[in-house]
Amino acid sequence: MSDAPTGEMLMRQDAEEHLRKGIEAMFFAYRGFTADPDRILADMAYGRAHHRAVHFINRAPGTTVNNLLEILGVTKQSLNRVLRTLIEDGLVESRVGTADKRERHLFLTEAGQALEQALSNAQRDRMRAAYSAAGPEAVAGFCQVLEAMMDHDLLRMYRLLSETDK
Amino acid sequence: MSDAPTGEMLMRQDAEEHLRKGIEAMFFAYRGFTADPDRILADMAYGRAHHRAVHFINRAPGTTVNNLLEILGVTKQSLNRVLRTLIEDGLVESRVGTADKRERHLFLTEAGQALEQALSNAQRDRMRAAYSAAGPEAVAGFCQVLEAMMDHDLLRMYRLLSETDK
DNA sequence: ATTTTAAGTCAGTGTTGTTGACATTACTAG
DNA sequence: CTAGTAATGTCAACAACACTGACTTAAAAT
Repeated sequence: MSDAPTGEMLMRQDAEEHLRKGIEAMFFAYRGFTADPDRILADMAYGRAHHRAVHFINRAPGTTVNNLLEILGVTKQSLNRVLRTLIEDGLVESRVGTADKRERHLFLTEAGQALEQALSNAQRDRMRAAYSAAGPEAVAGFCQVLEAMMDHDLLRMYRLLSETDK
Repeated sequence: MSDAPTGEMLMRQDAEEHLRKGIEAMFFAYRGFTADPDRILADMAYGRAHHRAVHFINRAPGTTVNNLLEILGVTKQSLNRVLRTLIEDGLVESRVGTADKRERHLFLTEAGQALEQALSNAQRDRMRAAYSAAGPEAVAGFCQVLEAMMDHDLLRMYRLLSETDK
């Protein structure tokens, strides 16, 4: 019934194995990626959603709610719950737009910046260690593959974010 | 007050920017990574947790509950809820251990294998596209950095999984 | 003047995680 | 053999974070 595997079949098998390894690597690595900030957030009344909001407000100060909604890819009800607590706790400031008064522009307060720093320092420390362990060529490949994995519109947003800071 | 930036300072700034890009790339790419299986699961009464369970049972057939708990990194109560529905729905079979009768060995039924195939095909298609877009050297770097990001014990598990299938 | 847009809110629901407590069964060590 | 420990499963309660759907307010656009 089954013939001996051809060279091409073996190559394909190898490629499938690489895919599977990559999938599992993503799973385990993402756990590490979020572990350190999660530990900091666990003590407070905040979670990963707060981290993401604070990160992108810091990244693009003055961004509007709609903008943030697109970046985060959640519903406005979901974001609003997070945003409300951050504003109540004095970590985020919401200013009425000048050009368009319907819009709210979001900024981190000093306390908000302090939290953002604490969270991203923890995350960056791990990232820095991984980068220096793997070396610069590996890092380039890492980013290339990640970009290729993104949905089209998310890739657009990712690139837009990088462009804005010259 | 502030002196002109030295060459070293500029290099550091550049490195920090790379870190930030990598962090955001992980965020956006992980969304793409889970998007396709999530779409399939949305129609059923299942979620991402079911996908993970099914994936690793397929990966290591006959694995025990404790084993799976370690791999997934959740509480037994959390896993049990997922596992119970999968067993009730006839996707997973739980066999009493022969050597140690306290243990339950987990297997996918034919229906379970069908679901696993559907989910991992969707995920692998995206991965395959990303791999061929980025090229083999990029893929090697991708995996290197991901491994360097993992927690020590997760890296051990990741490597153990790859070894078992020769 | 009507429609659309940006933002916020209320209520309900579902998945996935957590603690803590407890029961059953079976292996292990004394 | 008995006591302790280990593997599994379960009940209850709770929290974070996502969703849908419906609705309001204010301001901009047509």
